[in-house]
Amino acid sequence: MRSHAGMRQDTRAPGNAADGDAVVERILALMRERGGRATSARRLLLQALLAQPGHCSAEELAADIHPRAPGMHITTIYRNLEELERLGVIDSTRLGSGPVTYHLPSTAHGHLACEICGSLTEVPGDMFGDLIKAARSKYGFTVNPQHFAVTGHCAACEGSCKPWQL
Amino acid sequence: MRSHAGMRQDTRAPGNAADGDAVVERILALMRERGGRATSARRLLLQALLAQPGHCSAEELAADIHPRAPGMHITTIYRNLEELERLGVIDSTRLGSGPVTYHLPSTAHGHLACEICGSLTEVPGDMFGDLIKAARSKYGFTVNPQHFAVTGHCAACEGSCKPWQL
DNA sequence: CTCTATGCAAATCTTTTGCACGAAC
DNA sequence: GTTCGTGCAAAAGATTTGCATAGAG
Repeated sequence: MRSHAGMRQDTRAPGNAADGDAVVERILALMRERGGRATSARRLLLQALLAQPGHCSAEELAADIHPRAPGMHITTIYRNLEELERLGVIDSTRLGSGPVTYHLPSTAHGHLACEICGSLTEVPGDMFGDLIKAARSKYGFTVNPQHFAVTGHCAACEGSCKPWQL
Repeated sequence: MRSHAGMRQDTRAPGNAADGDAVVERILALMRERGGRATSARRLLLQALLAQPGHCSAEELAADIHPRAPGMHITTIYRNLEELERLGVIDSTRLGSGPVTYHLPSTAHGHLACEICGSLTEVPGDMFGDLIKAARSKYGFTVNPQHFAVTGHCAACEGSCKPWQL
């Protein structure tokens, strides 16, 4: 029961290399404006992030980068992921019991996370419209429309329900 | 940035000791039906869980139990929390970067989790009604109405927004 | 008496931190 | 040249596992 159990159903467009490089440079430029520096480690990490179809952990990114840059250490990845999240370039999510996963906020979406099999289904953000409005008007809370998850049972696992209620 | 930063705004009724004991015995009876055994460790853990106003980590439960049972080890707590979750008696949530927190599913509710300060606001489950309907009809997904979280910025942290969008 | 649950120690996994060196500006 | 980023080692926190034994049924 250790591994990242679920199949991943992600829907982000892959995007071609040329586009990706432009985006990488744009993000690096942003970091430079903030007093940061455009290092090759950051370039590599951003490329890996853009190449990834969906959610990925720090470890998965490291594995992806390793062939191209064996010297790049996981510590550097963690530090840069943290920085990128602070800048709003990526979002992070804790799904189930595995490690934190990171992803580009691409299009607004939510996640339906199955408690039984661990599968993750992305759904369009507009499903959450009413919720977002209610949260703001009643609680002054601004929902991040690019990233949220609700848990339950996916269609396949329906039937193996929780047997008891307090 | 290590600690469980946020204030906790929980709304569960405390419940008196007599009620609590009855519930404890009911849960133990359920475990016995399943081939499990009613041990004093489990009794202690359930009492601590019921006494808790809201979410709490394994470590917090251990601290709560310790005065009454110094010998009870954190391992036992983890193992029983796992078992109780499997039975549907409790739910677990990963909030922010802290440890997993557990809670009784009491009344249906969702969480508004602030990405900035880590605070957690409980909101009534009926705010999620439309979402639940849409998830079922469009994706065959049954949302667990007793436990979900969306992230964003609470009223207090609004203004320190993410400055950039891809 | 049998089988489950516990205590204990140790391992594991994920993430963070301190420090010296190398690289970007 | 100054400041920021990286590699490395090591720490830290949270959780899990193996095994012998105590305890419930």
